[in-house]
Amino acid sequence: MDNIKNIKVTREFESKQKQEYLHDKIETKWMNRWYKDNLYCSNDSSNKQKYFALDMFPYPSGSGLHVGHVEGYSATDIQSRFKRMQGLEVLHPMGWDAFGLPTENFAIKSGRNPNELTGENIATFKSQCLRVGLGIDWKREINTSSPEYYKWTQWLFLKLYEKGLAYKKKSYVNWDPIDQTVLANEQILPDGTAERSGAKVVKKEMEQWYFKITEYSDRLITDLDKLDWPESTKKGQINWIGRSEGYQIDFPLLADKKTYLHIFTKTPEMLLASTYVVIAPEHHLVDKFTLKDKKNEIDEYIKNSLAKTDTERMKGNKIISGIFTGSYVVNPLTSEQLPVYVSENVITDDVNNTIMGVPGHNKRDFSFAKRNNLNITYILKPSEGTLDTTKPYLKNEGLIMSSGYEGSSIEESRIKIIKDLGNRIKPITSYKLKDWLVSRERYWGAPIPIAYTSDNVEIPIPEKDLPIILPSDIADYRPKGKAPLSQSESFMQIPNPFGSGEVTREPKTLDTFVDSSFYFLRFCDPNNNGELAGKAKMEKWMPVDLYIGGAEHTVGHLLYSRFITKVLYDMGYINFDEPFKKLRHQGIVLGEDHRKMSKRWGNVIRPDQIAEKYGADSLRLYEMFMGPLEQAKPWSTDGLIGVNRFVNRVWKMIDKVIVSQTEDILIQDEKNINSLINKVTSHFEQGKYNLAVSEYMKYLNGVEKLGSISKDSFEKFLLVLAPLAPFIAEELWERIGNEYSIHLQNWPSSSEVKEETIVLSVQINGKFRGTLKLDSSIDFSEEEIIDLAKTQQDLSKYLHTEKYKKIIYIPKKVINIIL
RNA sequence: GCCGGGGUGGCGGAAUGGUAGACGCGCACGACUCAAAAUCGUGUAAGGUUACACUUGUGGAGGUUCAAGUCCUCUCCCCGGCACCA
Repeated sequence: MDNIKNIKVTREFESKQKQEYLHDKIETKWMNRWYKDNLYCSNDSSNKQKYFALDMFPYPSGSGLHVGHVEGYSATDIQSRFKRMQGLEVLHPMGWDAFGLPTENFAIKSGRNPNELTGENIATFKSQCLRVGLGIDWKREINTSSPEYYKWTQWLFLKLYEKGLAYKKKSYVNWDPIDQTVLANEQILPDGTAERSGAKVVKKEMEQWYFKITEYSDRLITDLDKLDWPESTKKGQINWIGRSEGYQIDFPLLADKKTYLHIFTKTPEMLLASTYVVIAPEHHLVDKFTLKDKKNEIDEYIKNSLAKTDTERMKGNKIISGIFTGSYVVNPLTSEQLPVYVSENVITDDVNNTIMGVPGHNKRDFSFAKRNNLNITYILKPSEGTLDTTKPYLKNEGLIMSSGYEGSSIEESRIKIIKDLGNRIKPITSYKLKDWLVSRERYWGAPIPIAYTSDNVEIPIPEKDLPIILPSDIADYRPKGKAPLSQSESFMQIPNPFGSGEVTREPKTLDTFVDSSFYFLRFCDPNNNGELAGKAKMEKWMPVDLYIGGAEHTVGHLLYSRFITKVLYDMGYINFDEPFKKLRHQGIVLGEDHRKMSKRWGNVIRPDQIAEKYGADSLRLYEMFMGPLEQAKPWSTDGLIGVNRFVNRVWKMIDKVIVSQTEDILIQDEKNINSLINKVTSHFEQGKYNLAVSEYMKYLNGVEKLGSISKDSFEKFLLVLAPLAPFIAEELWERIGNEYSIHLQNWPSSSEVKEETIVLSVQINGKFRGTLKLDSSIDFSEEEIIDLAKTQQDLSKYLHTEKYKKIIYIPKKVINIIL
């Protein structure tokens, strides 16, 4: 290597003046040019294989793009650029999930118009996306708060309504009695008071719109098999849907023998051990079950329970509270009378839910029974040893002790009990999933396309009258006991589209999850005025090949989008029934102090400021280098500076490009670049961007060791670097005399890198004691390997005996000699 | 409480069951400089040694295996979600 320092070298680019790396100038130049040239716009009529890379589109908040956004968006951007270079037709769009509560809250606080605020925020977000070098097809930009978009949100509602999948029912909502408004869970402080007014929040029963997602429960479970999604996300959805096979058993009220409580159980034999039943405070029969002398006490208890958030009620699970209603139901198997309790720890929206208390064989029921001095019955005893009656018997084995079933096993007794109950028991499948509540008592959302006659008959607004424009003549977005839209006279009263007279509009708006449950379809044909999107275009681009976004959407957006896709499939609008083929989550980027980034901690990193100071290439490389995409990782400015050093060294690589290398160097140079191409290709395919960055670094270290690089290798290096660091790659590509744009070039091919030597690990008694270098072209036998290992100088001191108990030889890996 | 995911140097992290700590940061020393910054070079898990040798080591306790960060059981700790935030 030293010899090359002494020979005169001709540099390829010596004539050009050495120039300083001015990231800001370079990046601004290319950013503008790419945008002007529509470089990243996709062609609907291309014959190439398609690739749809999608980000969870951002909510354009006032605080601008977050480094967390940049992390996920960089990952899809890298993949898009990589696939484009591999010859695919790539769709990588961006849009704005623009309706929502924070903007509305800010509008109330500042007295400004949400529409205006949203426009400003979108402008900021877009310029930030451009600044960090995202290769987006901006001709497809969409905004869920624009009438052109929400026309289709409303259309979707009508389609579900037509199919009977949208319906109204009463449900409990969080109510602020001072502000006279419905509250989101996040607007309630941990102590149960409203964030804004300080009022004690209560539950209020109101009419709400729902989508019948429960009708799709089974398909939403089984179709997960088709998807390349993280196992944890699939599990999350399965648990959320919560399918379980069991039995419904009806318990008649003792007083009238006509009113029934329906209990669900997977273990009907536990009827033998049941000593009480519990209903939720929301249960629709609470009043009927409450006796007069208990009324005050129960009413007070229910009032307190409903003032608590569900999370609070669940947290209280250690101390289980409950009150006796005074009524009894009859156990249909034993004819015993069981007291009916109300407990806030029964969490459910389902007005029918009833729990059968089995204190002898359930931990929670045991403590509930102890607290309320209820009977504790044991019906099972261990097959060996004695029963300990100071605690519940929880094992799932043993013998039944109850009369009529004595000595039988759990399984035997279950079969007999089901038979004995006859038509008083029926097998049912229960689900935890509830229907999707889609109406909101808010202004900043898509109006629901329904009106009512004076007789309160629902009138769906005809499709031709869409979009129903969100009125702008609202003085105060704050609801005063009614949804904000009801303040607009011109909005509320319209002529009956199907007859004479006037009808009154539904003043509620749609949950923003409805907006985002089909936006990926709109990206396929974003300017279509006649349809949500053309069938052929949707079927060309969908399903999404790579979807990246946070794991917090597991049981929300991701489930809703799958549901809506299936509904549209069933109606024949599309020929696919799953929207996202491959899904990956990005982990959150924590602050430098390892805490969640927040104004409160003053640890927020702004990506545009980083791009300004260090360059977007450094920002992107650093965010990818921090660690695996899916993991939560803390920000480190020192780490960023390290990556920035790497970028500066890349800039200087151009000085090392020489016309002719010595044979030795050339061979090594080619070997290195081929190995880099292979590794980066494989890392990109597996989404291991952190490892790709480390390979670039290793390669650069190698170039600096060699002292030179051929023009060919340098070009290839720039090509594999381009997806991660698009600006510097484009600039250097131009400087070495190549044609614009590097991002439209082919991914470099590589020849297989052959290793001349195989390094075998030599272990003695399982401990590593050295290595054995073998010529890879020779096929050694096991005996020869053992001989070679034995004769290694540095191993002689461990091999003091000629006798081995055993030798394990794994070709190309290890030889382990057991003495 | 229920569900899901994690614990590897001073730090971020790497490791198809086969040499733990790649790559980067930080730190130390050296070169350049009047000096500093920047840059470049060398070293860097802990204990041990002038240096080697050697020993220990992936939250903790067991287990499977010739071989465990990796597989199994139990346990402790941290993070995320829990239906009107998006």
